[in-house]
Amino acid sequence: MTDSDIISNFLKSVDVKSNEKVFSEFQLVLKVLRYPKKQIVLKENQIGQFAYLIIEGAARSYYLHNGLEVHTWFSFEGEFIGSLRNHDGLPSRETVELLEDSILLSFDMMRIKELMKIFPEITNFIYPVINEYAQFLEDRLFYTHLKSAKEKYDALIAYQPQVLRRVPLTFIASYLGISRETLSRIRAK
Amino acid sequence: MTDSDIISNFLKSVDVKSNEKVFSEFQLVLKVLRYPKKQIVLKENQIGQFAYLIIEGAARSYYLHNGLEVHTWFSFEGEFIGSLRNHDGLPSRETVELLEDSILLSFDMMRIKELMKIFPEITNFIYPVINEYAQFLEDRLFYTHLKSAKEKYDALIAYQPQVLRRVPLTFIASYLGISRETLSRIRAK
DNA sequence: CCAATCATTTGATCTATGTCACAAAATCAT
DNA sequence: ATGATTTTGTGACATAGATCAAATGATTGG
Repeated sequence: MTDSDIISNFLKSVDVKSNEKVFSEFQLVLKVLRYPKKQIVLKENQIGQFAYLIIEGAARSYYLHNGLEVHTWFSFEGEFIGSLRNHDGLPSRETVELLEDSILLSFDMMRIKELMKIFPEITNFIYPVINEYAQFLEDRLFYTHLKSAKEKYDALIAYQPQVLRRVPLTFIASYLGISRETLSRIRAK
Repeated sequence: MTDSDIISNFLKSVDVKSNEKVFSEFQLVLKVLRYPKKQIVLKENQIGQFAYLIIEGAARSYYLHNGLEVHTWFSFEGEFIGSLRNHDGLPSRETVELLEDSILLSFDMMRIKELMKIFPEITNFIYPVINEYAQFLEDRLFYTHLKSAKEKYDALIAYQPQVLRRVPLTFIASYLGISRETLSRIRAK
């Protein structure tokens, strides 16, 4: 897939009904990035103005706590990396690192906000994206809240089965808040 | 405060810049509700079309798990009750019950969605609300993720100090995923 | 204002899960 | 390929926090 294929696929998917002018302006704030495994997309405490959609690949998000990496989420195709707070000039609480060679679609949020002032109709196709993202967060919050290690593990598998296939056990254990030994034993049934 | 004071305060706070027509149409989908303590606002598995903003009072959200109430959140003045999934016709995962006599502002989301089709400019003042809500969820998700009982307790106190004053210990323990005995001991330092 | 209910505390065990230590297996780089 | 490094699995032991029990303290409704 070429870069422009990726961009036009995305624009099709959000159902842009705006005029040609908006359409072409909007393309300019999108950029396709191809990064190798282990590339760091966002650093903890860093202020960034970009949102990234994973077109292909996977990423892990974590923060350092007493020198240890505590994982907060794993992202795959079709999911956004980076949090909304970044787009309001607040520093990132997490580091995001790619787990595989990946293709990302970056959104220059600064420029999108400026565009929104000029073409208010852009809101109409940003809105569903934010709305869906918020529902996605509600889901995560609900499943994250389950307490026993086994329940959280099962929920993660049910909700994101690819985690098991694509993420090292150590990271999953850190995400679930249990030791890797315990996770290893849970899996051994 | 009269009902119309409450409504106009809200409309002022979201900074409606639309024309008079939209303004008056929008008022019709808002309704002020005054409920006593223990009133159930939303039942688990129920499909509802309303969002509620707490003007005054407090609420707890929980779901039943093995016959026990597992708390997922406590809400106070200025916060929304009910999740976005409800507005898309999905059943609620939680029951929401008032902890105090409360004043709520209800939003008929069905009718708001219809209004959005007729007056697309409404999106411009729904959008910041959803955006803020999503950021609020990101915050919750981040703090909820901390694992040790003590850390979660401290984060809750830092993030929502009123919880300690206005919510029974038993509910807080259920929220933190620890027994009330342990929470009692943590507090005793 | 008092009985009755409900919420919190404290003590004595018990258990799931953490920690440490090392072995086995998988993955990576030259 | 093959040795090196990183990831996963298993055993022995320690411990935070669960559970059970029962006393004390706070709220509520008649």
